[in-house]
Amino acid sequence: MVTIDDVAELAGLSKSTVSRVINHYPHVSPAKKKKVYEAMEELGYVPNSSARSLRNKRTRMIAVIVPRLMNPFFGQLVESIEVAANQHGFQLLICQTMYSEETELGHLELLKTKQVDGIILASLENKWETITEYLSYGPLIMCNEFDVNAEVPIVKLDQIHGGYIATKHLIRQGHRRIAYCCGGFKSMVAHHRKIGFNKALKEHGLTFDERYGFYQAYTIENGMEVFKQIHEMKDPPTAVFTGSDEVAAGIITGAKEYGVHVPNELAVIGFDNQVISKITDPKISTVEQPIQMMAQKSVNVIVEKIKSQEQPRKERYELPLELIIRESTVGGPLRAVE
Amino acid sequence: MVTIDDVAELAGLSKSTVSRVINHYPHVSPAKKKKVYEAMEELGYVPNSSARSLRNKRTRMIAVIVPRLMNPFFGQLVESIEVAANQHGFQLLICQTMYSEETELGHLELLKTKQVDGIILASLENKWETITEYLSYGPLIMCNEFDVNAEVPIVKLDQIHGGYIATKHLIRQGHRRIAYCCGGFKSMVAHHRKIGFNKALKEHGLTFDERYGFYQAYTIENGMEVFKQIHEMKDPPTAVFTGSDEVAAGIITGAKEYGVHVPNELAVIGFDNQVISKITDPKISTVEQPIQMMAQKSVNVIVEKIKSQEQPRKERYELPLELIIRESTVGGPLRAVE
DNA sequence: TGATTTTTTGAAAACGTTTTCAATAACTTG
DNA sequence: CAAGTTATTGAAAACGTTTTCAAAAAATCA
Repeated sequence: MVTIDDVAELAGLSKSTVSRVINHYPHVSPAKKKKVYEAMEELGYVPNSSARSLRNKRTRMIAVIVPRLMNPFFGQLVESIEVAANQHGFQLLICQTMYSEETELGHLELLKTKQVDGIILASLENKWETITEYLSYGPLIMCNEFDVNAEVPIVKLDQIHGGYIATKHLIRQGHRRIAYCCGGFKSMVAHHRKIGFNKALKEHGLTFDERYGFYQAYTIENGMEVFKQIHEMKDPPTAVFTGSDEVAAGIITGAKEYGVHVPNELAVIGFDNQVISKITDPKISTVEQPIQMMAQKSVNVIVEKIKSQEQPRKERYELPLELIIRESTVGGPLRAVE
Repeated sequence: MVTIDDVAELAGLSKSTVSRVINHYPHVSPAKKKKVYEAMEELGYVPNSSARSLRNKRTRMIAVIVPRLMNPFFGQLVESIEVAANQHGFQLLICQTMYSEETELGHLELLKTKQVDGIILASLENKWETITEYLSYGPLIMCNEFDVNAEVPIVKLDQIHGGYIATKHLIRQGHRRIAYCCGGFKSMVAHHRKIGFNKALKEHGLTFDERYGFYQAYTIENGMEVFKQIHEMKDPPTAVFTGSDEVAAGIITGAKEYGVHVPNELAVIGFDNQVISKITDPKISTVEQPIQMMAQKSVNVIVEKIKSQEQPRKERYELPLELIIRESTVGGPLRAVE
């Protein structure tokens, strides 16, 4: 391995001078600077990053912790985070929890070992109190997922509003019996959507029938299963709010199999505006999430915390969601009377 | 920051001894071992990974270079690679080329700076000769994408066979005018599929009509566009081979819009067996790629190269592809006569 | 028992950088 | 021209580990 000493020797200078050239310090004479560059070129010298990290106490790496990449929402999120991080001169370490508490904690150790300069936490398998213990070891922010009381910056989407506008849209289409179908209990994201859902119901004097609640739906297959359960009810809902386009697609696929017309007999609304929502027949009405914006903001915030060296405090950044109306909800059992 | 010296002092021992305990060396008396553990516990000591990397000349990190994560194929690939890498005690750095040559080269610098112990290259924007220059800086293997002459280990799928079985299936269904629709010129993956495609045609005495060739199709939208072009032909193909389920889905969506029946008027076969292929109506016949297996093998190979320290040489690992027949190809214009 | 081997320990060097400190050289300024 | 700045450079220390080397202690052997 060629080191700075080799460069110094070839250039006939001290390694201090070489280092100054590498780091673009002032006060190096043009002649020597040229010599250093020539020597580096000739030897093909590249500074060793472990040595730099040790000395500088920064690794120029950040980690992002997500449940898993196959979920297209997180795929997109991580894609955008990587690009943004690179623009700031940071490398991105990817950590998946696979929905395991222990794995999540394992990844947080990266902060203790100083392997990364900061962490973007986009999952929350553990209780927030458990995460708290890691905060003193380096900057951590949350992205998308969150705990309301967490004393760190949080970049999130307005999920309450998302649940609200989607449900409101269903109600406007004339629906009164609306099912709620999402994935996960622990997630505050799901919880906030439910709050928005309830808010819309309440505004229109509707009450939620708990038989219409499905809280374990993640995949297309789950969606198909949910449809079957709905289909067997004697007074089934006329519309269903889902927590993801995949689940919505599953419900639509199930409906098709059983000859139930969407949206006329059952309206379905998705969440995420994934490609899949444009492919099904009918196309899925959904709620668009500004994933890229959230990614960029998250990177901006974590990078600022890293540079400023200050202990991150409670900050909130909330981005808007947008209703996208396609075919799976327009035209319902009753034409809308507001 | 609490260092090994702090632990040594509190334990009343030298840092050599502490280091030995940390690294589970033999020849440390149980009494002192206990003292060290107590001191570490009390101080909350965690070894600094930059220092370890510098001293040990290994970072326990590998990088994976892919075009982009939003492509669900790469999302799945990286997901599986991360899990496998973790099992081997490695962290995963994610690098996207976004189809840029320069960005790809930038990522390869990680090997020079010793920021990672090895690289899994699953993209190939540059010419192989360009990549060659990086090989002396550390182990690199290719995964999925490849160059036939590359003197490194390659873990790939049998794309020739994939193109062959898919096309053979279409021919068996009675098709004679078959379009070819894929993404990218540079990719050897696409090239090999075309070889398999041609082989199947040739076996049945068919020749390929270049008007039926589309080489820029990546997305659903591209697929829809391709359908339009096919639709306007005066003697259109009766079947189309596509390089991805997304493109196939786009073609099916386009066909539906124009009232063309799939598969009766146009058979479509996809590639990848992504979720999307189970959602469209009709469901898409496709070729299943053993992504997880490829990921695990890649990690095994790169880890072995890292551990053995030996210069990687030309090795080939080829995994099989499997035809999955669904609805988008069964029943064609002519019932099959072999 | 004395000689030999093995176990246990610590001091110091090493990994490859950056930074501090001090010294010298080269300018300014009056 | 002398005094005071400023620019340029190198030696050495520092970052936090692991490893080498040697010494001391303990165990084994004949």
